[in-house]
Amino acid sequence: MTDERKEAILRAIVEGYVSTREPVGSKALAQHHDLGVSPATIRNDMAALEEEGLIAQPHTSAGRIPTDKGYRYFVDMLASAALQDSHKRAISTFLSDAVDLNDVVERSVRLLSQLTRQVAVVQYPSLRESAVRRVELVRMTPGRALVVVVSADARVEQATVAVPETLSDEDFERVARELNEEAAGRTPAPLERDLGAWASRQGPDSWLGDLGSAVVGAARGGTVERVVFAGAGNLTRAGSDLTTDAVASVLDALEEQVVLLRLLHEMAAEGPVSVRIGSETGHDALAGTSIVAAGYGSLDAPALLGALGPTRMDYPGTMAAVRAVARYLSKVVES
Amino acid sequence: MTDERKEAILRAIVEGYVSTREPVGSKALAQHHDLGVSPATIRNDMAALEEEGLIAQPHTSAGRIPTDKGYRYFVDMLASAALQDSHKRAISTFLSDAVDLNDVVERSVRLLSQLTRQVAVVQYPSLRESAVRRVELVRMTPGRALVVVVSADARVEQATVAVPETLSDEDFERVARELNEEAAGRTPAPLERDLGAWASRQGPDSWLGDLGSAVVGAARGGTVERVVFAGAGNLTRAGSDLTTDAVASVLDALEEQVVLLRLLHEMAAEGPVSVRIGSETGHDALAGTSIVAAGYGSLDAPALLGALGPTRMDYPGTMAAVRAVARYLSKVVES
DNA sequence: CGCTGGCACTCGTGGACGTTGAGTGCCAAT
DNA sequence: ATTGGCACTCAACGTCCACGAGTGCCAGCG
Repeated sequence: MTDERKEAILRAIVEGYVSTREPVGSKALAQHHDLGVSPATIRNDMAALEEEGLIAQPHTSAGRIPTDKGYRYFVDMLASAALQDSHKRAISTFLSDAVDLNDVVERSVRLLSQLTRQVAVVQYPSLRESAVRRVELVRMTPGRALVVVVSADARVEQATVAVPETLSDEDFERVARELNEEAAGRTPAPLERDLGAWASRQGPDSWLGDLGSAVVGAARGGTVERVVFAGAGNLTRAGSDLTTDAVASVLDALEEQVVLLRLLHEMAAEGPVSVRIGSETGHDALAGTSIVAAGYGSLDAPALLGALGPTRMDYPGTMAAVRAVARYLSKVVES
Repeated sequence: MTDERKEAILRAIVEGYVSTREPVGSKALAQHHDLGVSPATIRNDMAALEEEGLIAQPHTSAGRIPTDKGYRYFVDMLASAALQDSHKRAISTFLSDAVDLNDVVERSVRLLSQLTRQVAVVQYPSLRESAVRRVELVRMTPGRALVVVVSADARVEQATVAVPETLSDEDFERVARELNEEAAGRTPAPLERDLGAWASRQGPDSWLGDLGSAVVGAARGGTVERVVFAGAGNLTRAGSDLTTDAVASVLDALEEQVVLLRLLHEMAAEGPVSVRIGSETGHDALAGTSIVAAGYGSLDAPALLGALGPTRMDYPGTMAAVRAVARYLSKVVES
């Protein structure tokens, strides 16, 4: 496109439509954004923009509204908006006194939904491989034991394993002690090797093998990937232009997780803040909605967080809020 | 009211309105529900029902629709509907292969939302007080330790406590050992007393007191009360007659938990299946919606589960589904 | 006394129709 | 390349009217 004025016009159309929800016409445009040209000139440019598929008119004799492609162009030419001060304060106060990971995630998603006035989604941090700190073995019933693995990054994972009912408590204690000596300080990869060797050294008892795998599994992360969301009410609140059916399918998608997770994975690779607009999401259920997402946590395996709302959203503001919360959350999680 | 025919008329109005979403008039009523009387008679009865506040007309020349009070009367005179066979099958297959408590709750809420086509809510089972099985203390950083409490019923709770940075590792180990001896096998009540005594016996170090409270707290349940929901999409799906604003405030209430939890607590005392209709919920945010709830788990301290939807809902069916899932879930949780 | 048929009345719904005004595209003039 | 002018389009809005579903009331009947 590369035309100074046409870009300004597109920007004005996007901003106008986002804030008023009304198609914007050449006249109003000329009046409120002193572009130094007459409505007629603007009309010419608008015709060109429409030709390029960046804007469209809902019906003849109406103003123009941005297409998905138009929003995309707008987002791409966006420099970056500063986050409001009040928001900055909100972030620190909101997240500062969280007590554990669950709490952090919960607070983050609430906060983000309030800042953006959209549905916020936060993916649980991808669990890093980390060394085992301690393994606890507790016999719950004669045939069943609980194994608790505490990892170096303060995660606590649990699993249950079958135990031969005939095993004496002394032997059980001995196994627990040895297991701990074997596992402490190891990361999952060597752990898997060493526990295998250890199990076979002990004899052909299959339960020791199961026990080993349980420990390795717990060390590897255990919990499945998932994302939590908040602010679902924002989808239907006045100002949203989604139909009730659209809202329903978005809510379904949020609950189903799998669609959303895949989408977030795709977006992870796309730089600091990634935006998917309308059809770009590639899912019918998300037609009419956009997602703004950013990674947080470790750079090599980031988890994502983002905001989801109607395509007609305040992209600059949403992007700023998402970026800010992601940045802050990184600090909290990394430490 | 106590009038055979008037009750039949009320029932017919409720059923008609629920299934068609249209106000029902005297004529259609006389035709489809052979009551053996003419429309004129029905009109007289309807006038009486309106007088009693059980039905109302949206506007002068329209049929009647039930009021909240009318639904209430209808629900109260309901015998009980049998659950469809297909639903019974769904319940067993859906819940049979759940692996842990989280999984059970997750599956239940999904299942219930599908059976009822409403928003399903399931409260996490109230955690019974049980003895401490083992306490693990792991020093994560010089100033911070992770305490993991394993209870006799195989729950694993965790918390973090501050540790004096100057404390030597030997002393830390000693504290951990003593704490374990002190706590093992105790239920929360004596535990609280004994740990208090133990802490002051050790000296005026405040961190030992904090540590003790952390252990007691973890033993008591630790996790806060919460309810999960599913099927939010059903609120907005075609057929619901809630305004978008109403949907928004319901979704907010669901996320806020506190309102919902209080309501569920109130309903716990009201027999096997409890129903709150419209304004009966006592919360403006839930105007226009009804809740059908039932307790599950231990009889003395049941957790609740239920379905939430527009007042114009299929009460017999919803009540049957809620009751059935509650019953089945009780079996799973109790075992 | 309860039930019924008849009748006048109300009022929301939906279609037809004209008006208004915002907005456009095009073109000739600068 | 930009602009003012002009004819044209079309959704939105209001009015009007006919329709019909549904009601309340009343007099008559078993």
